[in-house]
Amino acid sequence: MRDAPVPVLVPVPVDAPFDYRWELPEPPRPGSYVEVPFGARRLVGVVWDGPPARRSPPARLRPVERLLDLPPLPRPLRDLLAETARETLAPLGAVLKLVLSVPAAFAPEPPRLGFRRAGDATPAGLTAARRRVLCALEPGAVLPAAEIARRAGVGAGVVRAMAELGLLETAPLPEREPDPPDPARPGHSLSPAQEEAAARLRAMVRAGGHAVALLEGVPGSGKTEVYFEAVAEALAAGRRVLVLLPEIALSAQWLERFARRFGAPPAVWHSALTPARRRRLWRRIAEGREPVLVGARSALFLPLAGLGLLIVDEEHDASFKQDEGVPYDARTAALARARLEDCPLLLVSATPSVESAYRAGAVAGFAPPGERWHHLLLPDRHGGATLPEIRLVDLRRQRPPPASWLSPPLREALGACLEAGEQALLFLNRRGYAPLTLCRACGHRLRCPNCSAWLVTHRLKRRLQCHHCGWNRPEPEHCPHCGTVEALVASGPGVERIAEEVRHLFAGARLRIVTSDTVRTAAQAAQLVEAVTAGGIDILIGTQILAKGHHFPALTLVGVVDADLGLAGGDLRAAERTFQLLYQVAGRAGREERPGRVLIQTHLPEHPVMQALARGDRRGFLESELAEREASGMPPFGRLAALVLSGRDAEQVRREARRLARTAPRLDGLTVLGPAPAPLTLLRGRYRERFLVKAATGIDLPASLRAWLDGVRLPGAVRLRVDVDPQSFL
DNA sequence: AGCACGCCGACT
DNA sequence: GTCGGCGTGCTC
Repeated sequence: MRDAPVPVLVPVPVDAPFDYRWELPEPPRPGSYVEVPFGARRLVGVVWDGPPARRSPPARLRPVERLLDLPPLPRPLRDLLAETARETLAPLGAVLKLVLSVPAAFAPEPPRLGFRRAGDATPAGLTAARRRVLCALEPGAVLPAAEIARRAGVGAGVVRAMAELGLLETAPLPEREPDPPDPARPGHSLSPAQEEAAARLRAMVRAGGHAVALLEGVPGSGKTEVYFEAVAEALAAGRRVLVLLPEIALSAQWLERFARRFGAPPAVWHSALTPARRRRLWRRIAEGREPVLVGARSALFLPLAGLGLLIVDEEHDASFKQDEGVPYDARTAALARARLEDCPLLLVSATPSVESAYRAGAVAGFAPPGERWHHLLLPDRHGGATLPEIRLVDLRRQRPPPASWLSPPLREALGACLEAGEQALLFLNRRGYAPLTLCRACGHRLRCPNCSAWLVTHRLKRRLQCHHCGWNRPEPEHCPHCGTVEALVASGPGVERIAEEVRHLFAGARLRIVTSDTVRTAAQAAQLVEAVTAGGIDILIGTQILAKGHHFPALTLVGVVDADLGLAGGDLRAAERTFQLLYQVAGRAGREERPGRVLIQTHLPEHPVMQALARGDRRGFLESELAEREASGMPPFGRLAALVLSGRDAEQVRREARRLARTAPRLDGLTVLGPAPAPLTLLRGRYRERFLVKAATGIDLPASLRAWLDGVRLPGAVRLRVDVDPQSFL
């Protein structure tokens, strides 16, 4: 094996591995992490499968410099990378980056230092604070500085000063292995329906091998407790478990429930990890030292070996689709990973995606092709809570007074709710004060200079802001177009404006605006939940971040200010999204013994989405939605891809788009629509032209796209983005 | 992705 | 005359 060429995949956006000379004593193994010279850089890559490409004469090959001391990247993950590259049209090396997302994990470990007592004696004449520090440290014990300060109830400065005086000395911190989650602890007591679902999941995990199940249950039906039993089964068998959740659902509440069931927290992977923790956790995962990993989308590509169960909770959530970089869908990729790992996949949701409901055979009249999925339904709320009554308010008949947005019935319900000492939630999926500001004198509308979008007024920040690129400016005093003073008027509502209206209506009510502007960190989210639970808030006014995951026991009224917002525009999934979002919001009401009420304000009460919501008829909605998609050959009865050309010169982009159109494939079952100006024609200063490609079942859409685009050469100023199975059509 | 190499404007 | 802008091209 010495001096033989080996293929090494490196994390750069190139489509194939590079060949290197192997002159290390150990034989090369596919999956091994290695350090290689690459141009002027040194990179960590992965020894790849298959023969070397032999594109360079052997004499020109550069040597692999170092073999890293880690278990190799498992075969199923290598296959997943290849499949993801093939399906998304992303270069294989770019997909590898999803695994090697923590380059620091390969650098030598920075020593973790703490302090211990410099001697056994306690010298006389110490201040009380310093004596407490010594008391907090048993002789010989080494603790991190922050921990010492916490135990002694002193500031970090005291500890530092004592170290400088020689009363404490630095020492490496002992590695202590945290207690693993314990599957043998008694589980939650389950209702008969929950127990039946849990038994089926346990059986699926015990059987091993690849299988897929969709666990569907109304909000509050105890889905999490049910799938914890499947987790316990996998852990008891010595297998590892990966749970994917939307970032927002990775809340303290979920982690507490897990810790209560298993006596220890799981490893958690999310965007807010500090670099040091991220590095440590990546290594622990690669070394096989974490039995359970919970994470957002990106956790799917972590090298957790020996999976016995993969779970995607809130499976319908749009955040599983990555829109930057490699445009993968974690739900689809999870299905591939479970197949390649030969392990069960469990999808969980109160409002499954149309695709998953179809694949699970959960919709009457539609028999899906291919692999048989299990479908488990939890019909009732746990513990006797009832689903809230949902009422539509027809805004054409029940008009709010001028320049206000809450209709008489909603105002009345709010008043009654406050009087009863209960909590209410007003939902409006629009941040800021007003979505549009215009000049009364000349009609000018304030627009973003970089995007085809209005500027949103944020009264709390006194700024106008573009929600697409982040551009912002102070609120102007006069019209930037005609200069008239005090002629600018806010048009339409955002959550801040609803709060203003509520403040006028109910002067004493304690309000809280909840958006991504006001709740940015996990600590802020926890603080919010605590304030609501403690009864310190009467009315929550917020966007979709309020729709998911949280459990507010005393919340009995949900008011949807404008249910029609998401239905505008030509998005394939507009109806599905709106149904899911409003259903989830409605589920916030009446989660304990007090019944909940939901009022949905709409101009379209006869719309199928509104009708299905009012009747609580998820099945009926899925049936009509699937019938429509089948008739038009849309997913899941066909596949779509979006191609977006963008550049700073609008005419050049249009020209290149027309040129690309001339080479479009002509193939039965493949339709190329466009080019046409993309929705949001101008985004972040770039003009965009879009193609939509529609493929009938049986067509290999990625392969057709590859064949089309392989020969295409674009000028550097024009970029092409390909999104196979797009979730958003913006 | 980086990083180098390569051709045109404002500075010692 | 050079320092430096970022446009194209390569990395085994």
